[in-house]
Amino acid sequence: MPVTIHDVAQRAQVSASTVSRALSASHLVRGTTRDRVLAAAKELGYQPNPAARSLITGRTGNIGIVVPDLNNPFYTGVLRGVQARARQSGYAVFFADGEEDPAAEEALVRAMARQVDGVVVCAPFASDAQLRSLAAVTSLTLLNRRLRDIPAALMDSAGGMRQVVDHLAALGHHRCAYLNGPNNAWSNRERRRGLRAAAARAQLSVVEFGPFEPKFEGGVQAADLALADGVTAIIAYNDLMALGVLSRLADRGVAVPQEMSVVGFDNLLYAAVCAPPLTTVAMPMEAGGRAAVDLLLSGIDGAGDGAGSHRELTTNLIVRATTAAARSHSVSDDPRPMAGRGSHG
Amino acid sequence: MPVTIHDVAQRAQVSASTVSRALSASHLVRGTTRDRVLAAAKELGYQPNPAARSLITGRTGNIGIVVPDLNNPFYTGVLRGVQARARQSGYAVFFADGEEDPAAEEALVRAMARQVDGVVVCAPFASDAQLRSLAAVTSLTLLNRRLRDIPAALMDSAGGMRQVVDHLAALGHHRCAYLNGPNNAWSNRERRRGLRAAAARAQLSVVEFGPFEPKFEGGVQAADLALADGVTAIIAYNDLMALGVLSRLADRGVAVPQEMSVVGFDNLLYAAVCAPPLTTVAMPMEAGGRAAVDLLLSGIDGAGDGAGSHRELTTNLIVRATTAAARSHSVSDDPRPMAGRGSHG
DNA sequence: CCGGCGCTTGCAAACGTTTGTGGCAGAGAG
DNA sequence: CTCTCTGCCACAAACGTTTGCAAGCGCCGG
Repeated sequence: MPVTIHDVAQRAQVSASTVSRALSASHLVRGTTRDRVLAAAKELGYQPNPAARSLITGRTGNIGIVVPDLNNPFYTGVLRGVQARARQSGYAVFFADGEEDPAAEEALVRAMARQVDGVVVCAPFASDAQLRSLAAVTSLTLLNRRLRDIPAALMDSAGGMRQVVDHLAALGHHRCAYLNGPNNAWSNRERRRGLRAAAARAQLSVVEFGPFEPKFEGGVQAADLALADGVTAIIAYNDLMALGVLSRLADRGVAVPQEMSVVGFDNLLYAAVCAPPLTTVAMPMEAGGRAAVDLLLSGIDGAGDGAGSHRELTTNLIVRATTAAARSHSVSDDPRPMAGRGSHG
Repeated sequence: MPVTIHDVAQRAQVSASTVSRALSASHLVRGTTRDRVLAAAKELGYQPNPAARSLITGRTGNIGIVVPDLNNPFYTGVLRGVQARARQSGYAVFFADGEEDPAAEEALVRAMARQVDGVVVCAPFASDAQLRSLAAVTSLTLLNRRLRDIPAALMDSAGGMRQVVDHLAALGHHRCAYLNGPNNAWSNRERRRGLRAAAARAQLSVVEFGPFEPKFEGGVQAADLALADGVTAIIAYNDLMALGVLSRLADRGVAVPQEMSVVGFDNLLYAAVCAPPLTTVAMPMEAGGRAAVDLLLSGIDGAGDGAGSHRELTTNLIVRATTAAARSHSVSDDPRPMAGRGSHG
């Protein structure tokens, strides 16, 4: 039923191979015949059969992406970037949600392997060994995970954390809490690493909690712990957790930012529009997705040098309304009578 | 390099066709040889080449989905449902973001058409004619768009709106605003239709504004208009807009729900966790995605009767903290000279 | 005038799988 | 014992495309 290359060939009075060449390696056919072929193809609405093409070329024109949790807007951001960049190069994208399960991640990549030219694995939970074994079965690019000999797009979480620390120190904070995300998340390890280094330099003492689920509920849970410790600032692993913290603090009548500063990571839409607007580190989500596809494609089309190429993306602290000067550290002389909910700014 | 069916055949001492049958129509081969083949396939780690298979069968084992805006968590919800249900039946899913552009939607579906067995188009912006022409090129299923002869999963927006109206009427509201989403969105038309019918019955007068962009900013913009009209309740097209309304009302010092009730649609995560938690109509996002794939697959695998099958999903009002009894109606004794936007009868 | 070269094109093989057809063997019936 | 039928399997064609190879042809230089 669908129109094949032979239909076009017949209409253009040439052989199928000429049609094929006219459509791909156009410099191999004479100008006039090429025009004839193109016209015929257009009139018939010819669309090459990707299965047949891929069978012989060994390439599919598809890439895959697997993310840990589609409910987190961070990943939908990189998804947008991935899809836009892929489309720009004529690639279609397979998508799958690993649901934060290493085994599922691996299974999904393996299932995709036969029909894609490569897959970008986003902030994977899988182990190094699992990832390496996956790299053997298809071309791999990582996002926010560093592994020797596997290309990756990396967001500078440590640098973002340094900015956070400088910001808090400048506001006179001396003791803050860090709410850990998942331990096996590279981003969390980077943030912690950056935090420790910068905090030591800035003479900021840090107490860590967690790990917690990197979600709203995790933040709610963590808030009470941090509050009990008497810190003046809370740095959450990501915005979702920070929003949970904000919500819990409001419930407990702790005024933000007067009594407690809060900062998150990611710069989700909701960080900008919640009350009060959240101070956070902007992660380049779409740019990260595009960069990952860049690397993947250059590893596929290109000379294949890219085995060890990593791309770093910068991050920026965005100061909004949840950070302020540390309260003159007299926790005791503040009676704090009010139990109301945090007011809108 | 990858292992083919012939490698398996050689190892199992049978022909390639026997391997093929052993793996698919297993009842056509003797038990002992089948076991031998299966063992050989397993030892070699054989994975059939989907391109070759699809070339001969004409089926791909893939489906596609195109959504209007990946930044809206509503669509990521249905994406999850789609992917889960597809995976359950062994289908992989292509994904694309139409970016609310009818032309892009159509182009994306056409691009997918050759490599999928069907595509679910999510709340499409494309015209009826465009959709029909797409249905000719591949198997189509719609989500939240009703069109004769094209299967669809539909969420009962009108029913949800009826619940909203009953709720507001019971709280003593007499005049409310509806903030329209995009005019060409079926969901918006349904919500408006349900609203008009229910409002007439409940003696609730309604003033409409918009259409607005179905996003946070649209809600911010709309809030001022509704406020100027003196309504006691605002029904937003979706939660994103409702959150924008909430934010703007807070900025303007209007207490919610004491001075103004607000209700949204969708029941996003953020509706539950914002302050105050939003009263909203829960849309079955994942279930909708699953239902759409159900329909699509039954149209593909099944007898193909499904041409006209529509599946309705129920919706439920979730009462939280943004709705309360109407303020003692000062509306009547308040002259309020300002000119509102177009209202209806 | 002839040999060779470059440009253009057709022929045919190949990619890995599914599936229709036919053959062989064994069993059951006459 | 022979005929037929059935179960099991191999052979080969086909799906639509790309690509190596060779052939036709005109042109140029010798």
